[in-house]
Amino acid sequence: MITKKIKRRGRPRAFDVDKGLAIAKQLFHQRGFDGVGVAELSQKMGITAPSLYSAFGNKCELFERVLEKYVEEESGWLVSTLQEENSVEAAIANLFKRASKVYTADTTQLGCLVLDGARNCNDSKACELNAKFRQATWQMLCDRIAKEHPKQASMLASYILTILMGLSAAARDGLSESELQTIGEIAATGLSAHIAQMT
Amino acid sequence: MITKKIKRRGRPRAFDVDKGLAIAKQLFHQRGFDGVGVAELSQKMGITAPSLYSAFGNKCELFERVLEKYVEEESGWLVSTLQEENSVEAAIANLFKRASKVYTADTTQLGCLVLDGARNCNDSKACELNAKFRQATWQMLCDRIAKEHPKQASMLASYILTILMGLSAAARDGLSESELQTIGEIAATGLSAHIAQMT
DNA sequence: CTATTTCTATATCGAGTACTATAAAAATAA
DNA sequence: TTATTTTTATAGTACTCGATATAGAAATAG
Repeated sequence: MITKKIKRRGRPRAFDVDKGLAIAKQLFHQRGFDGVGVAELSQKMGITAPSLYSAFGNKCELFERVLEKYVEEESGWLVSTLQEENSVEAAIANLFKRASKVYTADTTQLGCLVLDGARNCNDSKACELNAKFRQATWQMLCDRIAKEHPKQASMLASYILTILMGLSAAARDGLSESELQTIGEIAATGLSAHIAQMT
Repeated sequence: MITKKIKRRGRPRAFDVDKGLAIAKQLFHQRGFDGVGVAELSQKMGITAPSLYSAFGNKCELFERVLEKYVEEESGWLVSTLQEENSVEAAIANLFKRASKVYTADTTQLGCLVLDGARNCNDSKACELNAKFRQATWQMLCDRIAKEHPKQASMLASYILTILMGLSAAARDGLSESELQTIGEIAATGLSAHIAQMT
């Protein structure tokens, strides 16, 4: 990790940007973009509003930084699952199983920030940002599937993303990990049967 | 239909309550509970805010009336699909197919109001209302499935509702009817395979 | 040291939120 | 008509929203 050591003139910032981002991530994950205000954000981050704007620009750019941090820190299970040397069928079954665990791990931050962080959001920029991150996830799925089933990769990636959105919504509605797991198993069975029938 | 013809004293209401509800339904379906304000609601309904409050109580009660109207008018396909004399497998395959059509029929009102009308909503009463209607849908699914598979009815109903939430979210993200249909087919295949394997 | 830069806190901006007090207007009953 | 009742429209309540102008405090560079 390369840390910037270029001494800037003037008074240095007194708060830890990354810790602030962690708190913002927590809040946005809990209640979505519109659900958290700048007042609460700055208060929980231990800074004042002007400091927040000086450090992050505006609420939307802060959300973007949070999404980047979220993907960096919390999408490892997704990436590694797709990298495992399994068939697509096995990989996706694992994917749903791990999603079930991740989406219910913290009862204060249920589901997925990328999938549900800007649902019904009034800010169009935040919506587009979130959609961009969803699209990146779809692309990852697509690339992995294309190695085995290039013609159906697009469709199957959409299927998987749709299931993940369902699991995320269900988690936010209060379903347990084991319930999500069973749902994921059934959905994975469907994928396997569909692939088998197409080959 | 029984129309109240009891002449009340005083000036009669000048606007059509049901037409107003139809407009409110449209708006809530488009952008969710938080996404629409009382100002826009009353303006689009062609009345002033005091008239709205006099007729409906408050925004939350208006939302409840809208949800009731939505279920009355737009859940016929769901009820009738479950009443058809098919196996559960066939009924659910039809269910997903019809949901794909309904969720994408109007590009200005994508997905399902009951499933997504209060996602990430700040108003706890609106959230609970919406959850109550989701629960009623789950119960309908459960009752139908229990006729054939009583032990797994609860789990399978949760599976179906999760798939429907995924489809609704995907529709709101811009997927086409045919894409949703394919996703629904795969999900229905999973259900069939799961039921076959359990018996 | 001085000069410069940047952060900090206070206090607020204008716009938007759900909601309502007031009173005029309109339609009824008697 | 007159009295009563209810709906209207105007205007405004108190509050929250994202974002900032101002000025003082703090840390650097030279």
